[in-house]
Amino acid sequence: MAPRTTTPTTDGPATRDRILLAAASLLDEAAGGAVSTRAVCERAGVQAPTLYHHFGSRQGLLDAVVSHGFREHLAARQDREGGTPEDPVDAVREGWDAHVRFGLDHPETYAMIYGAVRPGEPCGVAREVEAMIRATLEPAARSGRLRVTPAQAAAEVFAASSGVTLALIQQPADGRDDGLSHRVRDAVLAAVLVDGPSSPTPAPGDGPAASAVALTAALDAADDPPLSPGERVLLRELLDRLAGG
Amino acid sequence: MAPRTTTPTTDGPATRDRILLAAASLLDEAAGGAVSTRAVCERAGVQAPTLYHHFGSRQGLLDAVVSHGFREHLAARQDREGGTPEDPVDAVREGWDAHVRFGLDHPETYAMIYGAVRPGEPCGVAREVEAMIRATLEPAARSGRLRVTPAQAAAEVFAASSGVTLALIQQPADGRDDGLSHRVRDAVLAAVLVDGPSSPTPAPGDGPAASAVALTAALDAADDPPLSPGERVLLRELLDRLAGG
DNA sequence: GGCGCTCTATAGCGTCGCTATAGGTTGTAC
DNA sequence: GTACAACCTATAGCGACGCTATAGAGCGCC
Repeated sequence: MAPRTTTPTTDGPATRDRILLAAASLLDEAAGGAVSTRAVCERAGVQAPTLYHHFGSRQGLLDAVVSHGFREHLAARQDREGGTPEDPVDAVREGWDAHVRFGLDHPETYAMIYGAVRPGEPCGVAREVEAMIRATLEPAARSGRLRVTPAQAAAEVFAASSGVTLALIQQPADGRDDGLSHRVRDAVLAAVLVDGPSSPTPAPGDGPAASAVALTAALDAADDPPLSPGERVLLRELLDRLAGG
Repeated sequence: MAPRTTTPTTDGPATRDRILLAAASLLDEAAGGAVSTRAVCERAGVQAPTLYHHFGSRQGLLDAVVSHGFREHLAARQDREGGTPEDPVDAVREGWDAHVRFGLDHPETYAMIYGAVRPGEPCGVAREVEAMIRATLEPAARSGRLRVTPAQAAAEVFAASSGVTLALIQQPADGRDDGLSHRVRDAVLAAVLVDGPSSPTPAPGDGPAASAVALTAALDAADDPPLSPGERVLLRELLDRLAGG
């Protein structure tokens, strides 16, 4: 009998993935604090030095779990639903709901992102999510539905939606305020989007020319745009060029 | 010589407060994870059983620190500024700002609240803060300025403001988006308050900002706008100014 | 005097994150 | 065909952690 002490690299999931999976399942099923490296090693059938060989530290492992889990969640969603809605604003709403749902599906994982916040720069996962939101907002901006820059809007949406998600996670599952997420979502979006389905801004597909015309008109009507006289003249010239005059 | 082994109850701060203070200072000065019960005991000049006698557990101590710190922050604010504004809606805005500022003043403490979130019921501190927000909203409700129940409004305000605070904490201190908090605040309040005669900002008609945003996006999507690279950069700067307000 | 609260003091249990050390097995490169 | 690096096993332990047990001293109160 061959002593089955070592696992050939060809069979089963790679050791790294087994560790990842073990950590993820422990994180999901147990109360947050219970994910010890020892428990992960036992479940993965792996020795401690192996874990540290792959992930460096406990935090490195947890970061990898969160990042991997979120990416999988997004992939699964896209597979299930074929794609994003055609209306860019509906797509933004859809993105908000997906974010909140991920948090409720994996509360321990989600809470862990914010358990490790430090005044310093990181958490990489949060940055990733915010960039994802900004990407969702870009089409809306292109159709003239945004009243602020996509970066600003993304910051607001990210902050508000993660706050809602954390608040919902803290509530007991049976007594959750089901409307909370949508109420805050619509409040934030209302402040970020131009009013109404049809706006004074040009039609979506018209390109820069129409937007330039609209902006020229808006500038003429505005009382005190934050521009110096020289800047005003300069901007006007550029807008005229864009308008194709 | 009397062996100064025990401290009479009459001199110095009470033991409980010394422990609280030691934990608070450790939390503020060190990176979050460094607040061990042993370090707290050493700094407070206290034995381990005493700590557990007063606070039950490490988490109980941390809860007390956060709660006490927040109450002190509020008291200090009220002392500095004479009291809450007479207009109930202004008081709500003031409460939001106080909440966010507390988080930025004590990032480690604030982040800790959310590091301990569990799907189950707790965290006592969060409940306490939400109740505080509800109390602030009560006068506004009494004067007929709320369009939802105070409890609903408090849930929204709590979720959004804590999300904003956590987002700001994660940003590097020098590159913080100063307007983020107020933008989200006004968005949430606008959805929760009846459209009163006194609004925070005088009816922002879409104006040039929305057109500027739309044009920026259209330029990004356009293949070959009739502009030189230099003109493009210049136009972008002007458009950002118009969009940023 | 008895009782309960508060605090000291020592000592220890079980667990944790992490590392040192050593040896076995693999696929690849020279 | 052997040397090599990567990967993994296995054991064993360090220092720190949260928390508790136990015993007793000083104090205020009925």
